[in-house]
Order: sequence, then structure tokens, then C-alpha cells
Amino acid sequence: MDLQEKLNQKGLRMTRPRRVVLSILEAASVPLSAGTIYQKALERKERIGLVTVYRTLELLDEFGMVRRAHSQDECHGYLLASPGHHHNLVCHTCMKTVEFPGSEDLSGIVQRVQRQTGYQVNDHLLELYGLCPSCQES
Amino acid sequence: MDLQEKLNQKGLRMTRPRRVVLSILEAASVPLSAGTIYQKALERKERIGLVTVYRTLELLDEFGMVRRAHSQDECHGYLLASPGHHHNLVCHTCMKTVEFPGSEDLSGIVQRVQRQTGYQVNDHLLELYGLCPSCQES
DNA sequence: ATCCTTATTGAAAATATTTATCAATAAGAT
DNA sequence: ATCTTATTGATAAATATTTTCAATAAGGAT
Repeated sequence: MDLQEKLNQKGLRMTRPRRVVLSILEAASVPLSAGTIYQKALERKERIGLVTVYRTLELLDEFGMVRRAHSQDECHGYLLASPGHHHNLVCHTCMKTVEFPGSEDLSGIVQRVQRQTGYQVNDHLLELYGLCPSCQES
Repeated sequence: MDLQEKLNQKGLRMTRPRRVVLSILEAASVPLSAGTIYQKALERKERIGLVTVYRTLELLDEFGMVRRAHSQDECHGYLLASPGHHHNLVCHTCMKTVEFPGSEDLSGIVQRVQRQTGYQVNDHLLELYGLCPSCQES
């Protein structure tokens, strides 16, 4: 289900700024902060306000169409989310980020932790860090 | 190795503010932001500046004595890190946080992802969310 | 205990980030 | 084309973080 449909479903409207933010995120392979998205929009000669970027990101987040990337230092980056449960794999050097699927793999850990702590686990955040292929060469 | 030793090793000094921040973190079971730590210090009638809290957290982070907790919304919380590799388990409701050990459990996932992406994985961030025992009752 | 060197601090100011307000605009149904 | 109202952007306000710098104090030397 794409943005247009989700908006209709809630009686909300498709607007140019929303299209722009989404488009910028689609073109990115690195998590972008609100400010950065705003800059890129201006470069495209779009008339848009920073405030709207924040609001749009909030909206996309509610729709689950975007994920926050929590690097150790910068935790303000947003990344377009593919449907389904994914995690991010971030390159330490160039920050290039790819997603990888799979939450089943965690069920072992989750069960052990539930047993040990008494907590009832219902969500998780997993992010891997490393070197992407091209950064491995240099 | 405790703070005193790590400081000596780098020719740095143990000071009252540093002791205070550490002590506040030791007493916490919930991730604390710089501002919150500052407040708690004032409550203790300590003469300390917010700036110093930021600096101390940065220092403790370099020493690996503290970890950032990246909840979906708030990613500015710091939590004392036990030695070794740990992850956080955060209660959605009361934010009470406990650590749990174990990075071996991830090796399966890591290997699969490395194979699939060509990335060389060397670090990770794992956080679980759920309900702590006492919040399950209510 | 006293002196010295210099890491450290706190206050204030400068930046950066995020949220709230509100009149003007424009989406989309009629 | 018109009407209703969700949405926008500018401004301002609120938060959060970093920089600057003179004053302070840790801790080794004496």
C-alpha cells in the first residue's frame, strides 16, 4: 500500500511537500535528518518549510513507511522502510545503509531473555555496523 | 577498571562533578538524559553545570562506561554499562531498563547478512522492548 | 603543608534542533 | 467552479547541544 492509499484511508491529502519528502528519501542510501531533507528539497527548487518536513516525517513514521536510524552519535536519521520487518546495516565509513530482513532469527534470544528477566518482549531494534564492500577496498 | 584508573591512564583528573554524574547513573534503572542528570545533581545540592554533564557523558562514553539507549522517540538517554557486551531491555510503559548479555547469539544472523550483503560486520546495536513484570500486572 | 602547572569547571553566549501558533493556501469532493 | 477543511510556511517559542574563556581546583613536585 503506497502513501496515496494510506492517506485516503485516513481522509488525509496527498500534497506536493509530502511527495517531495518521500521522493528524497527514496533517492537516499544514507539516513537523512529533517534538516538535510529540507536542504535537498531547496536544492530541487521546491518551496517547502522545515516544519513541514518534520510533520511529514512524523506522518510517514506513523504509517511505518520510514524508520529511524540510530547510529551511536547521530540518532536523527530517517530511512525509507521496505514493507515487512527489516533492520539496518550501516557502513561505519561512508554511512551507506542497506536493510536486511528477518526477525525470526531473534526469537531464540528473545525467549531466553524473557525467561531470565520476566519481561514480556514485543518489539526490538537491531542495527549492524561494519564496512560496505567498496569501503573495504580502500 | 574503574573511572579513576582510566583517568590516570590518560593523565586526566578525578573531580567531584565526574564522581556525581557517575553516582547518579549508578543509582538509575532508567536511561537518563543530560538534562535529567543535571536536575538530579542539583537536587543533591551539588554545584555543577549542565555543560559539565555533557562533557562527562562524552568522556564516559569514550571510556565505554556508559551506553546510549535508543528508544524510538527518545534517543538521548544514557545508561551505565556493565563490563562486557550487553544490550538493553526497555519497558515500554515505565521505561525501566535492564541489561542482558550475549553477543554470541547474533553470530548466526551476522554471518548470514555478511554473506548476503558483502558487508563486513564488526559491531551491532540490539535493544528489546516490552513490558516489565510489574507493568504486566496493571 | 604549600606551590605550580594545567586539566577542568561553570556562566554566558552561540548554534542547532524541535515544537507550537495561526493566517493563507490548496486538495479533493460536490 | 465552488466549498470545506486538511495542510502549509513564516514566525516565534521552546529545547537541546556546543563553544568560549576567565576562574577554579587536582594532584604531582617541593
